Amino acid sequence: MISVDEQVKIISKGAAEIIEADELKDKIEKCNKEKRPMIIKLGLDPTAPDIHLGHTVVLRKVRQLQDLGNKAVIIIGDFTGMIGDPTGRAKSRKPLTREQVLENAATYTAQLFKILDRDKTEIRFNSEWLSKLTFEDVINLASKYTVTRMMEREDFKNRFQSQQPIYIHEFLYPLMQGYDSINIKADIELGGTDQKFNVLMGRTLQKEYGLEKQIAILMPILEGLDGVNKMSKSLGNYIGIDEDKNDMYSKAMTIPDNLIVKYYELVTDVHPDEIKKISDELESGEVNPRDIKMNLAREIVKLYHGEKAAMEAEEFFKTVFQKGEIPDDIDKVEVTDEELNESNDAVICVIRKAGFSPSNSEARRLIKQGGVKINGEAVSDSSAVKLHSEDILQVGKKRMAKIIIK
RNA sequence: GGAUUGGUUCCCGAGUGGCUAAAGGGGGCAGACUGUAAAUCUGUUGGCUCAGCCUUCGGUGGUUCGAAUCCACCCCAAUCCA
Repeated sequence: MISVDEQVKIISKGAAEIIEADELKDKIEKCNKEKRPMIIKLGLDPTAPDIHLGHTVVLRKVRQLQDLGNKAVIIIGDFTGMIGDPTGRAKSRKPLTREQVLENAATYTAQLFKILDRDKTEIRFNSEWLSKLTFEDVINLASKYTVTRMMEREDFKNRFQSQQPIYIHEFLYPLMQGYDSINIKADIELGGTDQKFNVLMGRTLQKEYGLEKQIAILMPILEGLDGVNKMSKSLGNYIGIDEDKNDMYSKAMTIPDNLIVKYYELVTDVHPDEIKKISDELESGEVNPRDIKMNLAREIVKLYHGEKAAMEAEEFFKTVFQKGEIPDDIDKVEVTDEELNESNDAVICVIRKAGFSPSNSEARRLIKQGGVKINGEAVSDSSAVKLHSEDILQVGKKRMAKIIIK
């Protein structure tokens, strides 16, 4: 049995903040005495069904807690999702249908178990209890918190100051999330630091309803590939855990140098001592950060595709991007003779067909700027180009495909 | 309900009758340089059958040879008053 102090140490590792750290120890001891696992709550938004590395920061922490014998309760925020969170101005997000929510949840859970321990995980939908609340219940819930305190939240405060709309029901979201904690009797709630307000709401409400307060464990937010914004699907700066090994590897190579250590800490299993060493090496300037990043990329691919795939992805990367060669197994674009003849410009036709440009105008622009290559040759006059089957089309540095004429 | 301000292209934001597909910045994309990093420089950033044409400035209708710009009504937001 791992000692309580040791457990606290493991749980605290990597966390940005624990509220209250002192209570954590008591909680563990209490659960030990009662011979029950702690209930670890994690809420997930059903709108974005693809799990990326950003999510894994928190998910991996859940896994650690599971490995210490605790039980995870994943709450899919389907109730919220169906109402449609209007964050971000007048364009209220279109509400998801029941079917969409269920569909998303299915994809979600399938991916979830790449990280979590299935046997120690329970998946719940919060519509289960939230949809049953009466208006009276809601009023009662709403009376537990004040508008003034609500306005302390960064998000609301900013919107209020910049004269942007805040809807009443947006005030209800934190309350609902807090109510989830009451319902499942959470001992610990996990979340990113951006969830601080919501997670703390759980504590406040639990107390109001005469329950023991949950511990908030807040994990750092992982910046995406751009190095600035939080990793998110909508910003396109993410690495999805279901992604192809080559994409995963090459995407990992584009993270800014200053995030290398953070990525090691938050999304890999590399031992802290090892990370310390890497960090020192980087600082000393003895090693090319690129090589360290390649190691990082390999570690990441390894987690989701295995050791062998990681090596293959590295080979692919070296071939394509370091040597500038074209690999054998690239995507194919199929076009028919007919399609080529019908279009005014065969090159543009193929670019469109490959999905490398959303419009002919943009394709034309790409050609004009020298961003389009056929068999490694930049296209300057697309009308002069004669395409053959097996020709290689490249757009920019990253997009390439083999043309198959049928 | 009343008064006031505002709604512009991916975002912010200029534009108040023709020179406006619409300044400037951000972001994106492409090129150079590189380590597919960062920084920097250059170009580009509505669509099309592309030296031309078509569609955009909250919505609808109107004035005008001509409207993002003027008028009417409507919708949305913010501020103050109730």
